[in-house]
Amino acid sequence: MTKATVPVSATAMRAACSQCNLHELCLPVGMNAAEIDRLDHLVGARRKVRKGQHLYRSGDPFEAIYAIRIGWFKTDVLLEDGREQVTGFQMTGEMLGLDGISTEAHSCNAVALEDSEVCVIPYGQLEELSREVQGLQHQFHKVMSREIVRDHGVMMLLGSMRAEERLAAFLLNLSQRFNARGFSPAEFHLRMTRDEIGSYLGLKLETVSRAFSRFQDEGLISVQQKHIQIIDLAGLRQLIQSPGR
Amino acid sequence: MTKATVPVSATAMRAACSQCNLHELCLPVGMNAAEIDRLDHLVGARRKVRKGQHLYRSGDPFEAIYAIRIGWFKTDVLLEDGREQVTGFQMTGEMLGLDGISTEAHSCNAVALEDSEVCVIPYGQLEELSREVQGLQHQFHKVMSREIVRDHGVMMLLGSMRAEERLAAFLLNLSQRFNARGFSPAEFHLRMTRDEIGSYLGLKLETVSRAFSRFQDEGLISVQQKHIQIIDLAGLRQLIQSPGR
DNA sequence: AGGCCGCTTTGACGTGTATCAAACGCAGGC
DNA sequence: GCCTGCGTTTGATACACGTCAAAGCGGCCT
Repeated sequence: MTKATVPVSATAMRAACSQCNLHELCLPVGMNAAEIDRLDHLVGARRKVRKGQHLYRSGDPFEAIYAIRIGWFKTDVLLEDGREQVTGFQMTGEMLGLDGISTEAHSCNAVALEDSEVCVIPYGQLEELSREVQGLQHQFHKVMSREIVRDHGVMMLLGSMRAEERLAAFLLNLSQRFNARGFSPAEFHLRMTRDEIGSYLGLKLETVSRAFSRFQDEGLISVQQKHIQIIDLAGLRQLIQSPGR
Repeated sequence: MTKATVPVSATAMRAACSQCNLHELCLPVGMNAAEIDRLDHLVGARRKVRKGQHLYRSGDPFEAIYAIRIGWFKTDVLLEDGREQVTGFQMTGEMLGLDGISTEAHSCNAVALEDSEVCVIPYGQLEELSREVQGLQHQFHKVMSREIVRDHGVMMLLGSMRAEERLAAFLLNLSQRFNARGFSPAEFHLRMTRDEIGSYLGLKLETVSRAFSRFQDEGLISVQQKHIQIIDLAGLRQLIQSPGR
């Protein structure tokens, strides 16, 4: 007989950082075995989120941060008039929910782009433990700081780059993140639509589509719907470094 | 006889959070007197930075974060080809340097927009003390999280708004920050040039200038060089909420 | 007090991206 | 297997903002 009170979306199975192959990317970075062991007790249940479902919504009370075990998410903010700005795409080993600390409520939406699973890290307990475990404290600060640095990079994209430069930078960023997780840096599937890419990059979907086509015509990449193959990595890099004109 | 070894840019005078009128904005928020007292011992010297000088540069080793006591700064990131993206304008009571935690080196430049003064908060000691003082730990996390939320707002600006909406949002943001510090929310001096505003908003200086002129023609604000007076606050707010078309 | 230089304003024109529109193709359901 | 619908591609056209240029203004240094 299983526990009837467990919500459908959460498994009773506890997460175990010490067993998780995301060690090298996630919170445990830089921690020793004993410290990770303490982290194991902190990380609560895992939670499955189906494609299209929200992990949290803007305005939800902030209680935990989340580490992605499996899958992909997007975060976005909405304007009153319905305009959407995608603020990021998060993959395996990345953290979600840091925006909530500041006001104790989430300030953006987090939506699964495919069936996904996250580790739930109750925030109060994280603060408590990171007062005792220096390695955890430091890594957590690094994660937050990294998010700030990443955001500055996005500002650079949005504020100073032209459409093709933005898309090239986006592809290179994905490539590098896949690579860091042991996947091919040259061939991958996009989990997001052209519209979502466009929102992230401050472009319309048609512009994104045209840029993809142009890259393909120029032999930089091969595109088949969501399947991307990077053919000329150096060429993409060069695109970013030379101003549009 | 004064200490000859004190660098010109740093005063021997220690900062004293407990004496500082920025209590309500800065790190001490939410801390009790005893806790602030401990913070006093942590905060090192103050450092003066003259207009145009760098507080730190991209690549500098990360050692401390900074709280602005007096003055204004901008932070920016540079592309190889010389393009600049201003990532933020920081004023009294705001924190600088959080970007450095992630890689132990700063990833942007911080430049004083006018003669300024900051409190130097050695980072190692901050982590140490925040392991002991829960209020400090929590407030520090909030400051970092707030920065992330702010950055998302800038992405919204850059990715989804039109020129006049961006400038209106910028002015409203300044207005609110002046107000929070006890200054007039309706009348203030800009510390940055049109070019810097443009870089921040992803626009050219001419576009910024034209938008200012248009706002003035429409009776929303009065502009005389860097002196701004907001005449129709509601009108500015409305501008943001109705899509450009 | 005068002169220089950097910042700003304004105008005319160019262009990158948005908009509108239509056709296509792949995936999922019956 | 065929139909249906959403996401994508591609084309024609529009427009917001960038670019180039010149004049104006103000602050600062001597």
